[in-house]
Amino acid sequence: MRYDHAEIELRWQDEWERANAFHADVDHSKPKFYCLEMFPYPSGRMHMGHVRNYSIGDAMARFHRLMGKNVLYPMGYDSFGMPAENAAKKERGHPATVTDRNISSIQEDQRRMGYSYDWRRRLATSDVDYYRWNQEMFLDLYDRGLVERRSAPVNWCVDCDTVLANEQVKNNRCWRCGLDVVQRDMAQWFLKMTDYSDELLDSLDEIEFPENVKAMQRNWIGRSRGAEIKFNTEKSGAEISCFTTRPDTIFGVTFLTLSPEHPLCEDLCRGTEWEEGWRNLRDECARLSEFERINLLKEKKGVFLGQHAINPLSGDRIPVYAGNFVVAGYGTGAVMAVPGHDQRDFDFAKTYDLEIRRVLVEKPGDDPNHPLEQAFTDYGPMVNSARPEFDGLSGDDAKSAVIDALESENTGLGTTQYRLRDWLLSRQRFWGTPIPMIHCDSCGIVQVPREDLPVELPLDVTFTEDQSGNPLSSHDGFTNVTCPSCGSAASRETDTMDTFYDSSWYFMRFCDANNSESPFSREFVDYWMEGGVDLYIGGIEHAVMHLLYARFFTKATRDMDMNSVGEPFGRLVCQGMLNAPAPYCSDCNAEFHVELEGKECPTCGSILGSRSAKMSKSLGNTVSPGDMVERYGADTVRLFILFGANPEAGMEWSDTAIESNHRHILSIIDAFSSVSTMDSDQNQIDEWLRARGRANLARWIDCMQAVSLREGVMISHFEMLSDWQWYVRRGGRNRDSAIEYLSKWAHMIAPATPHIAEELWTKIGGKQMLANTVLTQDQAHENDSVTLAEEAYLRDVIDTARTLLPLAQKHSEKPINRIVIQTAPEWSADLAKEAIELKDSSFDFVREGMSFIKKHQSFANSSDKGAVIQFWSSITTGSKKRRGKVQTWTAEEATLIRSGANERAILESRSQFIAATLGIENIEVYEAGTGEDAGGKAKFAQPLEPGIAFL
RNA sequence: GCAGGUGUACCCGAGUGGUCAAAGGGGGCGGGCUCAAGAUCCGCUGCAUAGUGCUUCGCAGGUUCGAAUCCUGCCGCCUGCACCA
Repeated sequence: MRYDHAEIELRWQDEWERANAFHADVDHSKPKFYCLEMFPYPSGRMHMGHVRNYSIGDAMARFHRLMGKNVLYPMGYDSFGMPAENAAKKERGHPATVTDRNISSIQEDQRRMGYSYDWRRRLATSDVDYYRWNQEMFLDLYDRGLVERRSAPVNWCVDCDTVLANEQVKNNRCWRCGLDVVQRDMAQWFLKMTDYSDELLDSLDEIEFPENVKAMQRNWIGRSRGAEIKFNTEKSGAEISCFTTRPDTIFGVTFLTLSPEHPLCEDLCRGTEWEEGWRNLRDECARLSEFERINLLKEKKGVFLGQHAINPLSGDRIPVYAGNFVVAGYGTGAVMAVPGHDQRDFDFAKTYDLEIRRVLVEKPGDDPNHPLEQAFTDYGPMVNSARPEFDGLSGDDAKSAVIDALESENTGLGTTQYRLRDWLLSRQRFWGTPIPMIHCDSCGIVQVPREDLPVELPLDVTFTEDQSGNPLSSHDGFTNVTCPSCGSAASRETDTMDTFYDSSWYFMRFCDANNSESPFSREFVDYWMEGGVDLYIGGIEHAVMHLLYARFFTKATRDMDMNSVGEPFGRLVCQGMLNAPAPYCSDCNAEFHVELEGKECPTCGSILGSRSAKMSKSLGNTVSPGDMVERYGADTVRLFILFGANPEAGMEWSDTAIESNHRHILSIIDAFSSVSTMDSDQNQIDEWLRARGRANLARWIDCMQAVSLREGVMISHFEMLSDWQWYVRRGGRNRDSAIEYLSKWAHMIAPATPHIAEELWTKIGGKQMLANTVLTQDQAHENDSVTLAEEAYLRDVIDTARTLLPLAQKHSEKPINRIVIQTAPEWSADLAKEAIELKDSSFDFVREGMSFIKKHQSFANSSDKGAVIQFWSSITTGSKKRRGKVQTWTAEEATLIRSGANERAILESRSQFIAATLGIENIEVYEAGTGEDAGGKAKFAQPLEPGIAFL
């Protein structure tokens, strides 16, 4: 068959579309499967990373349809955001135009790949039909007290002209543009995600996320349990509250350190000789961003604030410092310093010559006065406590004893701190959901009344490159409103929402995408989302941001009675990186653009080698999906992607591999085509082919269920082919057997390569399109295992013979033209069978084996009793190095022995094939001892391992 | 520094304490078919060897009758977090 992939693929895409093959609706009579990919930002054309993502998802969606599930598989676009705004500036247009254009182009690419989306549910977050619900739910959240407007130091990106959430700052750089982030104080909108800190953390244990994602989220939430301890200053009596995770070191506190911005600093040192030092330190810190403070600060600096505080449990008088390493925003902004048991405090104490006190030892009985060379930071028994009743306590006992004491004396309490902050939601950008709020001089902040929703983005805005700031704020038609509460002139909020808000609930909208009354109906969401999205596939880069926001949003809407889900994603799969070779200089350890391939390193001048690196625009080592689809067809590209690596593993692009995958599809086509030359002749291999088809199908289903797509594809596209080739090689030519096998096979290749599957299915007479069939898995037949085992035995014998043949040739003067196969004598086959049966009944061969065999009839009847004993022990107990064969026979081999198979008959009936395969003219098969001992090989004859002689 | 992951043959990659010299693919080599090329098919791809032997799964130890697999300690790589109190 000529393989015109473009023609075939486009034709089947039309057929599917015409048949509405992928429409899915709520149907309680079927189990549901919700398969979802992280929806893309429509930046233009689809790239290979997308192809990988969607090829995985589509294969799983199609597989579960074959399994009879009701599959929801939608696609949409995360279409708000900066790039469209920047592009609009360049072309002096409107982001809406840019966005629509990009969506059409990426959607066209997706359709060309044959992905089986229910396109009726398509959504784009920048459509007012979508973002109006952002606004509705924002007001719901507001009513519930989950929205707050407050002034706070925020991360500002000058280039993007907007604030960023903490999660969006990586190494003090903007996650989008890479520019350094600066700190600003601004009034901003927050979602109180911290209300859910504990649940977000604790329920991680219940969901099937990859470990690294869970670790990142745990890390990000950063719960630490400890105590807040109140120290009062000696002179003014001011209270300094310190958070610590180590209350067990309370008696080792030798100074306190405040962050230089701490409001108490000024109170403490005002008008003293210490004031200037503090001011200098504070100003110096103010010039640094928080990131630099934390990460780039090598030198720990501190200044004495001129006052002392009192340790509430010991009464000790300790100096109070301001230190540049204390972060204002974490804990209370004040640290109790325990130089004996904290390395940072230890270093600080050394620099400023402060007391270092040991209050823990490593193990009971250690010398409490042994000096500390460095901080001892592990847990250990308390010593030198100002209140001796604490001595000897360690770890959690020590902590809770201290906390109890603090609480009963009202000088502190056990608390929990989180690293997680509230979600800073507002952005000073145009292309996002307007926050539905109004600022009124007399009434303050007022909600936009629900009947006035949606607040739409104006279309009459022209973007130009010299613009800065948010065009909304200079758009009078947008900003000028009357206050809904008092009716006087007021101004509309011009901040828009972070686009992560859009993606925090789109998976629920997909369940009910065309609802015009509400964001989604509870009934639909509860049906599709029960147990979460069944399979969610996307990149690891959203491990913290999107996946945390979405989890929060799902819990918040659950608590607003909008659903009963709680956790949005049941199983998360993070696809691995897609790599391709890039020029590389090993001396400089640097990668370069593919333009420099084979040239000299621009830095050091040595010749560049090559190394695999993440596909990226900057290295130019990308591959265009469009080109590949044009050359090989979508099916080949999909096969390459799925067979190249399991979903979570990294994968290498390889030109030769995709080429070979394409040839492989041609071979599959050939295999299906050969059915036309078949007839009604039956042959012993036919039953094998049927059995093999059943067994492969069962294994394939297991792999696919487990999202082991690589293994699945290996069975469906590779093993099925080589088994087919074995069938043909063995003389198989029966049309009915072939059709039975090929029918299964067509189904099995459909998830990965759906177009060619439909085509081949039709060619062998399939009626209903595969996209709409449910695959019934027939039970293995009773004889299957024996049928398969006999053939496996044949292959074993041939394999052994094949390795022996060249060795025999070396020993032979004349050309080899005869093979003699001597199967094991009957008595040994019988004993093997008995041994297996005994093993099944947990017989103890070591203790009872010998007496068993000596009483056995074979032993009594044998002329060579030594041989019987030797054989018996070799198959039952084995030797030191080799276990008894009864332990090592495969299930298949054991089945064959148990069935009492006649090896001689098995081989004899296939002897012509054996001879032909080995290229030998004459073949003889007989049981050892019933003919001449050709070549003296009878002694090698064991059950399933005949003696083979080449003559 | 902390956390998660990972290390298997020329390369990529499977691998549940014994059936493991280790699936599968790529690449390489040889052969059949062909006037020839391509496609396709068959085989080989640690060493030794007329079969059961030897050495190998990051390194070093250990548990076991038996370890790629389990334990301990190192080393390398990837990812995330980080003066977080």
